[in-house]
Amino acid sequence: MITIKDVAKMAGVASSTVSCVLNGKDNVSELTRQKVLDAASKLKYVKHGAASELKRKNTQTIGVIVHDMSSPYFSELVKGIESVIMHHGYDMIVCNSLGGEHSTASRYIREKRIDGAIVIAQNIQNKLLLEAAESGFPIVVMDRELNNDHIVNVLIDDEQGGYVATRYLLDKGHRTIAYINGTFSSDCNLLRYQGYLRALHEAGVEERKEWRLSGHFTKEGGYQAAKFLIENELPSAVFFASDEMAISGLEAFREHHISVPEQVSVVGFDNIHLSHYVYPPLTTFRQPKTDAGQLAGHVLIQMLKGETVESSYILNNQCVERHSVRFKTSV
Amino acid sequence: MITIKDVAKMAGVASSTVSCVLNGKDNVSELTRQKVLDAASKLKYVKHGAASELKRKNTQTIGVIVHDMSSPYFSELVKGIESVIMHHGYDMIVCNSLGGEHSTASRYIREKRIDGAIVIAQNIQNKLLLEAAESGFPIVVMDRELNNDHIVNVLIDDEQGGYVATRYLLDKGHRTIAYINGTFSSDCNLLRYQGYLRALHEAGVEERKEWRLSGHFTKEGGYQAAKFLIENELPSAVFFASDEMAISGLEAFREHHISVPEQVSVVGFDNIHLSHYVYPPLTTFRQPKTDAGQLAGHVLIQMLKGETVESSYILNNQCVERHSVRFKTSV
DNA sequence: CTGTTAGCGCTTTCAG
DNA sequence: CTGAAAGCGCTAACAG
Repeated sequence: MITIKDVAKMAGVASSTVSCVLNGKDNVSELTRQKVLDAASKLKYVKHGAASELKRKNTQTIGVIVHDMSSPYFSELVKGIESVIMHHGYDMIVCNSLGGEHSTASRYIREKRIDGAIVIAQNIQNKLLLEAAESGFPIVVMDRELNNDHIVNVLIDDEQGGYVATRYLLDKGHRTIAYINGTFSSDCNLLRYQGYLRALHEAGVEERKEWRLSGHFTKEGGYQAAKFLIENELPSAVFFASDEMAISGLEAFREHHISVPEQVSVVGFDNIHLSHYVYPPLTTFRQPKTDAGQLAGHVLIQMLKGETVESSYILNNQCVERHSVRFKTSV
Repeated sequence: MITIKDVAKMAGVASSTVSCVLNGKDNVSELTRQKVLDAASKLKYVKHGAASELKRKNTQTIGVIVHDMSSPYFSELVKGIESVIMHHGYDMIVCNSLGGEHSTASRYIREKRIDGAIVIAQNIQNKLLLEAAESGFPIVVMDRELNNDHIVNVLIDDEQGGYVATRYLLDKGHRTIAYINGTFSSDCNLLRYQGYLRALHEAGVEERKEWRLSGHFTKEGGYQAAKFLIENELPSAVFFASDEMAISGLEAFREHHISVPEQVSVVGFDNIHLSHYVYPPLTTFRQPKTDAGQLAGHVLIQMLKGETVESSYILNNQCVERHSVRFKTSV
């Protein structure tokens, strides 16, 4: 392995001088600089990352912790993060939190192999985050509410999302609106449900327990929920807590010859790519993921620089109007 | 910061003993072991990654280098890789090659911040890979052919893909078959085209230059290509080099009231999620991505262990038959 | 079974 | 403007 010493020897200078040159310090004469650079390139010198880190105490890289890389949710977010991180001269790596305590993600956080983290991974324990953040390691959390001096939240407001989705349906004249849950235990599902409730109450509409069904955020779940509705009583509209569920709900309706939106209106949530292509094109609610990613990146960089930031940032969802909802004139 | 020395002091032993305990060496008495463990947990000791790496000369992590994290192609591949990497006790991080020379990926490879790499990123130069591999750094390349002692290829055979797709159409009785290119410069496009040619020749069918159109692997490109065919002369079948192009091609046909597969048969390539949902459901060719990812992981691990491996592994594509092709009886 | 010792490769004062 | 020297935190011989 070629080290800084080899370069120094070849250039006829001290290793410290080489270090200065390579790190762009200005206290080196142009002549020496050239000698060093020549030697380095001749020897194909590359610095050893770990050694430099050990000394410097930072890695110039930030970690994005995700729990499922293949989710489309993640990929949009990451695009936003990436653009600002790179722009500020930091590197970015993404780590999987699969395996919890023993995951790559935990290790990278614990062992300070990164300078800061952006986490979107429910299966990472608060405890780990809290402990890591204590020691001046900034973290931006995007999948839960969690605060301390070194942790800030960048969230998309699911309660607001549930509210506007329901409100949208209400404004179109619907009064019997079913809500198809995602996973019960997930925060975002719960919040959307609360938004749903708030909109209902505000409009003076009673919630009907039998119209709160579970769809587990899966295709199968969405299908079953729709089928249940069909076999019992059909509401005038149904709000699926995710597009994926909504799309298979649509399938169930079609199979049972119930036309959307004529007989039942449907809205989804997420605005996944597919929702544009199904029949009828699905009206849904878009989360500003790229924006959220960019914001998260910015905030983390600011924290890294020691600037003060808010402890929480909340973004709103936007309606993407397509053709799965009809205006219901009162009978 | 809590170091190994602090733990040693508290436990009343030497720091080397602490190191042994923490690294699971067996030459420590149970009593000392306990004392050390207690002290470590009391002090919330965590090892400093960089220091350990510096000494040990390896990181126990392998890097997956991709050029676009949001591509669905990548996400399936990565799932395969991940499962075997984790299984063997290595960590996995994914790095973006955006920015070429200055990308996170290049840095991680050059500075040996990872023990080996799996690359699927056309914008990483061969030179970088070749140089890194020289110094006993194993690399599995999945997006090109590139070999040396420490680089092996795991590829999906695009030539075979182009061949079977064309052959499929030929077997269904089609004799006039257009080929819609992806990006001209990309290997996979070229190879698919060569496969197309081979199948044609084998069947004694002449290639017609005007039926080789460029679609750039984009939606827009697919649409334009289809439109061009419509406005000039319609072949009996068209082979789009990607599903994305094929799907917008389908759109173009629909808009011009040309029914698929009655008037023209269509096949795509990739088997993306969407292709199942469009109308008519698209017949396409599936690349065994998860398998390829797993294989790549295995091979890399073997190389890391110093075992000998083949220099190249090639996987085949499989037909996913749906409804966009009809059997053409000769007139 | 335990402790001493000698670095890994790099950066950074601090004198020359 | 340049170089010598002192470690960063950890590991791996090697003695005791």
